[in-house]
Amino acid sequence: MTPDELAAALRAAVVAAVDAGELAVVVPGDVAVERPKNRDHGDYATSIALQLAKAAGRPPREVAELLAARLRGADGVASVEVAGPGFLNVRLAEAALGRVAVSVLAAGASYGRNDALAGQTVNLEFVSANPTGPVHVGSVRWAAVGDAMARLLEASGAKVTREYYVNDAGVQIDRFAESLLAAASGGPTPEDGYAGEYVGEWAQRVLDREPGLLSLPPDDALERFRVVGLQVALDEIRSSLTEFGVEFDVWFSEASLTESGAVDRALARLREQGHVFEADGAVWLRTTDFGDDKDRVLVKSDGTGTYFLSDAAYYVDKRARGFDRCIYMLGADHHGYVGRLRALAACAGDDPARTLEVRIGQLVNVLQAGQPVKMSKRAGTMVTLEDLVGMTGVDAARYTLARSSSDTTMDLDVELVTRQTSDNPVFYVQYAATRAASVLRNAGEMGIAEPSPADVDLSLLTHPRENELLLALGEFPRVVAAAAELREPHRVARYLEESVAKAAQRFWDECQVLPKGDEEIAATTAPRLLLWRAARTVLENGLGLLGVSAPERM
RNA sequence: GCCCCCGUAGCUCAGGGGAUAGAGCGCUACCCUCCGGAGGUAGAAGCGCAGGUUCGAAUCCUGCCGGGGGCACCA
Repeated sequence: MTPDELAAALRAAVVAAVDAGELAVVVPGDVAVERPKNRDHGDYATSIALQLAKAAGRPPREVAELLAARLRGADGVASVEVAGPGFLNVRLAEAALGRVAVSVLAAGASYGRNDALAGQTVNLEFVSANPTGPVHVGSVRWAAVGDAMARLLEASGAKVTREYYVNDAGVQIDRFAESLLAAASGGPTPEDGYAGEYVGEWAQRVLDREPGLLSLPPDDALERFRVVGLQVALDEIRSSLTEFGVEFDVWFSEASLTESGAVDRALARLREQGHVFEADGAVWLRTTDFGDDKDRVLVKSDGTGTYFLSDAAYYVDKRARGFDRCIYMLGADHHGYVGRLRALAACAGDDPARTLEVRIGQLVNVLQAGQPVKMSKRAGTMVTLEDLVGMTGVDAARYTLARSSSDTTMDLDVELVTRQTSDNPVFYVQYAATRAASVLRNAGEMGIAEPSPADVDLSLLTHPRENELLLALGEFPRVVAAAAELREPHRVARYLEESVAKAAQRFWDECQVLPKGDEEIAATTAPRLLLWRAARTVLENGLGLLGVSAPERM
């Protein structure tokens, strides 16, 4: 019996009690069971009676008693007790619990998926670091979290486009081009230019691609450095992200917004909706109509567009490309944008609550052995994505970044993540996955075929450690659904660590599966192998959602 | 001044109104000649402060204190 099946049985009990006139309440839409923290409180518990008591006008324990009486009859339920102020504590029949493993195996790689977002087309924009240098570690958090988010949304049935907004217009690109040119011709770094070591290397790559550049007139050379430098930067960024396991579907050029007419279309759209006005020689958007704290300039009095105009054109373009929902993952330093983006969507005639979602994530402090590392792209003192991956490997980096809530400013100690020991939770989880693999592999080598669920007596799985593991595996679909709905990938990681891997290690410790020496094959061998396969499946699927591998061996 | 995020164990962090607030590291004491010990068991140790809402608050609301980040016709 899975948690969802139990919740359905509980709901049926409430409905039956209402129909029988025992409870005068409206049946709530959400009738949930949860895993109690304390094992003495059964396999599952619910506070539904406490929630209904007030509306029913009856003492909670009384409500609990009458629901318990009805739930006791449900298939797969061994016992229901009323406890404390009115909790229902449910114990499942042993064979019923074993069916969790069957449902895991039946679903296989798709175990944990749901269809809450089926039919939704989502544009997920993340990273979008300026193409003026390598991806640095501050952006890596979004690469890890954003990609995990995309996988989670996909696991809930959404069609997700991963998009990178390339800021290839504006003065920072001019400075970048000037810096490359200066480095290539051996001159000093310009004022406000970029001075990292990479500038020299990238300048050389530009020359490798177009050897005659330095003999061009300065303005022409600068233009080539801008164009080719941008290509070099994007190639670099793309390849380091690819190495990190993050592939973007769309690299969207800011500059293209003007060329494609998207800017004009957006302006027209906003005028149509009646929120554009002119003042002080500039063109404004009246975002204060929708809660922004001040109106925003779209076109400056000198006739050039603002960055906000690009944002507007970009948003309108995304919607025109057919996305139901546009999710922006931004750093805390951009939180000031949220109000105006929302207002912008409203000005364009959308309901921002439906079409726009801005996730603000807090910054990462990078530490080296407890000491903060200051990062500045211009000064060239930074830890890049490639540096980090070089030190930790992709799995450890992605897992570490994805296991914390992005609401929290995170301290990432490079030295700690680098350690390949149990200090590092990713190894704990991966180790559980390799153990599962090794048991299954060893069984094969011993000539013990992997059993099929139909041939296995799951009621033999009665050991407390087996039950614990089964209960943990049963939670996976709900964890995935919650993580997707709340946009909190870290829930998956915590669940893998604290529920699955832990239960699997404990199961390992007490429940021998394969015969040793000249022992006979035990009756428990087949059901336990099945359980290991189920555990392996959940660990693979869960790590997969985080973009982390589940190795066969370590 | 205004806005956003955070404050939970010595450290890094979980904790969607529910029962005795959890994990890893570190610390203390144990277990293993066994399918891979990168394990397991036990222990010490904590919700910034003050109010409020609620049958019930780490969780929701208000104020204060502390830390971080923002408030351009910059990009």
